[in-house]
Amino acid sequence: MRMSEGVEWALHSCLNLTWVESGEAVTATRLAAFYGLPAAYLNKQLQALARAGILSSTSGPKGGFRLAREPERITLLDVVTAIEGPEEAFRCDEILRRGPGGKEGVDYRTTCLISRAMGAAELAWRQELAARTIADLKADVERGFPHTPQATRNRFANARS
Amino acid sequence: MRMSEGVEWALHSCLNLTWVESGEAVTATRLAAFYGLPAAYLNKQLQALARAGILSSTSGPKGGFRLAREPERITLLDVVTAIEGPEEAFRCDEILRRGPGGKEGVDYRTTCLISRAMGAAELAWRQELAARTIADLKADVERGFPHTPQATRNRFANARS
DNA sequence: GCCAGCATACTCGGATAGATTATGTCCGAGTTAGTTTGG
DNA sequence: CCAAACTAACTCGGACATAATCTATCCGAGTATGCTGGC
Repeated sequence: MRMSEGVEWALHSCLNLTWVESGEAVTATRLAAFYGLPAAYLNKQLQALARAGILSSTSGPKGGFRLAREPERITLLDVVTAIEGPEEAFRCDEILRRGPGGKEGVDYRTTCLISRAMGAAELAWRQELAARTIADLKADVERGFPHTPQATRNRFANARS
Repeated sequence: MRMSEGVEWALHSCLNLTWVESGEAVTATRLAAFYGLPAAYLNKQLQALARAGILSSTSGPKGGFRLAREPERITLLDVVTAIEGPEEAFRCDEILRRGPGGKEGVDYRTTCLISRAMGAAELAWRQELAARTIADLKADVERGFPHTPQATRNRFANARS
């Protein structure tokens, strides 16, 4: 049960995008250069964010990615779901059906108490993620590290590769 | 981020083991036959549970697996950790170190606010899992399906392959 | 009849292949900016 | 001088290899059982 490392990249990239001049797009190459990541693979993750409606993409010169909506309306769960997909980590294969007294028309994902308990735990996880937005993180970072916004803009301006 | 299906098998097997006569060991083959699972692969999962101290194993004739301690002292988190390993789903690779202002001696797993937020969500998940024991599930199942304990014993007695 | 020794069958345990998913890379379709050319 | 069309470079987007992990299988080490033979 390992989460794709693309989640970490996507979250940092979204956060960085909150600090660029409004309306300016940033290319996948520059976002990747920020942390020394493989550009083509980060591009793949950003595509997933664009498909999920979190980012908007523009082709051609002066193209790139930008946030598709306000950071207040982007939760951590949105980003995780965009990268990892919507299916749950614990998938109930309904093995009870093959046990004694297993019926055919029963949905064991809701009947099996093991499935229910695992689902409840996963729901708690999702609720925690849904309660925090990119804007929350942005505010927390700016409180703890006031120079970060300017440093981010500078790096994007200088590393113009 | 998909969890191994061995977790589902392990949880059901632990629950079934609470219903066998006390002191009697059940072989991996019979536990597998219960749901039509591949015996050798289930054996592998049960080995992991034994290494984690959840089950105790006995070789030779009349050998097999049994619970190593009372069901009240086995949490869902214990089982999940035994199968999936102790590492977290979201692993912070500390990519901030390669960004602007990245220091060498800093532990970004505790400094990076993204890592902290993801860790908090995962903690909520773990707390939910740690709060439920195999004994809880056993009691809930017996309340909702009173015939299950006897049906389980019967199946173990009959399917003597 | 009783006990010690032994052969036997059975179980776990780890080492070994195959399948699926995640990771990483590459090139083409589309688009915008800048340039050029004609009026 | 201005405008329109064209060229060219740049970007995303998805198709294509590679690596890691999960899934599945097999055979050997060890052990308790039941039998055999002797006392």
